[in-house]
Amino acid sequence: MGNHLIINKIYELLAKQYKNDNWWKADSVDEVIIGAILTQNTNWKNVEKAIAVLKEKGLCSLVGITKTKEEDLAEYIKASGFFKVKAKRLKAVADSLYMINLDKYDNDELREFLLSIHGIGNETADTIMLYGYNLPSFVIDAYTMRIYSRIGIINKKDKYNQVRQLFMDNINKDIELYKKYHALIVTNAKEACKVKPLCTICPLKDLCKYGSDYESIDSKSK
DNA sequence: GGCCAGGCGGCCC
DNA sequence: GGGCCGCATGGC
Repeated sequence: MGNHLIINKIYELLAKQYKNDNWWKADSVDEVIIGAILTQNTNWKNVEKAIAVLKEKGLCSLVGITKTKEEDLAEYIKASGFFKVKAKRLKAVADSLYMINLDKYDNDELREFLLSIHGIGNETADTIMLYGYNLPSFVIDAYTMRIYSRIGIINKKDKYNQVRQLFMDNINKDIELYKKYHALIVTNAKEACKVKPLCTICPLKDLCKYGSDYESIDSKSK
C-alpha cells in the first residue's frame, strides 16, 4: 500500500472506532489561540482551569490580554504550568494578533507571520490556523509522531514540515477532514497508542509494524 | 511517588 | 541545523 492509501485507510479505521465531534471546544477564535499557547506540553485539563480563571476575570480575549500585566496574567494561568513563559508568550501573541487583518495574507504568508511571533512554533501555528482561523493547515503533534512512527510510515526523527507535507499531499484539502483527522489521532493516542500502548484494543493494529506486540514497542522505545 | 501531558526558545557546538 | 535544557502544574 502506498502512503496515500495507508493514510486514508487509517482515517477510516479511526473514524469507525471513535466519534469525535467538535473536538476543540472554544467559544471564540481568541479562546482557541489562548488555548493553543496554554496547552503546550501540557494536559488539557490544566488548561481548562486556567481558561476558566481568565473567563471569570473577563480576560479570555486577545484584547483582554494586551491590557493585563504579564505578572498578573502569570498568576491567572498558573494551573496550566510553565506559567511565566506562557504569560510572556500570550502577551507577545496577543500584541501581534489582536488587530490582524487576515485578508492581507495568503495561507503560507500567514503561517510565516505566525511563526515569527514569540511563543508560536510549528504546531501552535497550525493549530491557530486550523481551529482558530478555519484555514487548511494540518496539525502535527507528539501523538501523530508516536502513532505514525510506530506504524512505520514515518521516522521518529523526521522533521515537522516533512510530516505535515506527507499528510497534506495525501488527504483531501478539506478543513473539516483536517480537524477530524487530527482529533482522531489524539483520541487514539490517549485510548490505545499510549506511551505504554494497549495494542490489543487499537483499531490500527493490523497495519502497525508491531501488530499487537506491545511489549516489543516498550522495549524499543526505552 | 513517579510519570506524563495536544512545545517552544535559548543555548551550545 | 541538530541536540540538550529549562520551564511547572495537576491528574493518574
